[in-house]
Amino acid sequence: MGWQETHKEVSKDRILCSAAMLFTRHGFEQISIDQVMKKAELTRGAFYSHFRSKSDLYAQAIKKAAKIAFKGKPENRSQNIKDLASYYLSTPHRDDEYEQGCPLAFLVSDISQQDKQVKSTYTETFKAFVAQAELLAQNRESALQSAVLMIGGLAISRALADEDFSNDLLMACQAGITAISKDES
Amino acid sequence: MGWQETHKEVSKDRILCSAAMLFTRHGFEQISIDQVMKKAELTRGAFYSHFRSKSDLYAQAIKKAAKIAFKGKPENRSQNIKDLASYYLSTPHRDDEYEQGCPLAFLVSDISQQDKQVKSTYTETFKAFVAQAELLAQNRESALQSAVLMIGGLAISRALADEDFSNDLLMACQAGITAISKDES
DNA sequence: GTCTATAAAGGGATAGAC
DNA sequence: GTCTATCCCTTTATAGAC
Repeated sequence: MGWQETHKEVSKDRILCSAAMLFTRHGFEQISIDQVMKKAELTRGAFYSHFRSKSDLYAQAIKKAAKIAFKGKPENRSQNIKDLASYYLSTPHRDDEYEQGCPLAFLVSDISQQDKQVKSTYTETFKAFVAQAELLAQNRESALQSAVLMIGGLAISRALADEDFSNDLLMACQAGITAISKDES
Repeated sequence: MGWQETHKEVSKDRILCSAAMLFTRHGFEQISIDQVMKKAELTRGAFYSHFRSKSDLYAQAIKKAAKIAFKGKPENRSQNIKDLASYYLSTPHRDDEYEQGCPLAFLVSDISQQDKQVKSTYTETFKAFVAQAELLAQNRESALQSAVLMIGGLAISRALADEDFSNDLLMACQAGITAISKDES
């Protein structure tokens, strides 16, 4: 087992990678199954051999997107939360120039409109994010606050039409995380 | 002028109020023009006498939603940012039990997928929110941080399937805002 | 498992009567 | 300005051949 993936597993993974990228970038409703399958170089009909519904795909795609986004670059394996924040709250991340943006920020208000399976996946992913922050922060509370400043700050920055203002917001969130981490002396 | 609105203005306002509520609650793609018009007690055909497109309606509805949400209750006209935060980061607001939820939080990642007109309206609204926070906070930077903790915190709390955890998050954000406000002494 | 073809439903936008 | 009716397109999901 595991020495080689079956054909089916390869196909499913291709669909998931395609969906992770497209959903994160454009949202659930904007992306059709057809688009996902085209990017995965398959046709519509093959979809339902792998997933029960589009919503089922969404839940699994979020998990996949998070896995790819968090694996990240070496820079992301930060020793301190300040480095993590400057990687996360950056203009390339906001402008979707990373290979895979963070679904926690890109999809946050999309998720609240979805079914419980999707929300549960998001919740799991968010908890993992907070746990990672907790290793670098003083305590659980400042880890939660830092997570909100990162995810919320990035999400809002992506909705703003004023680039200078958006940049200011990203910097203020970074400063906030630094301040929170120093609070407890 | 202004002693009485024309019939057209009344109809348009009814459509806007309907759209503000439905879009904020369910998002742009989930709501059809038909649903908006039904709630406004009109029919589909009348829609295009008031708006050029669904997207045009969205931009105007966001502004309307913000106006209604910020008018708010007396409690919302807070003397300090701590009171504002406890009103904003509350379980009734998260659970959409206010008359009108705040579109800045409910729609944040929806907006980043929309056209420039919609983003500009969101930007304007967010700037007004920050300006309000700035009156109560120490300075511009802590106003930005507090705004992110409120809007981001509420948005994330709405995406979580674990209610206890969601409650913890709301409380942590309130504590963060209090801490930031006390920082500068 | 993957393909083509199609069913079945919904939604944005327009036309024309009143 | 508001109504009914309709065009036209997209989308999810299924059926059946290979």
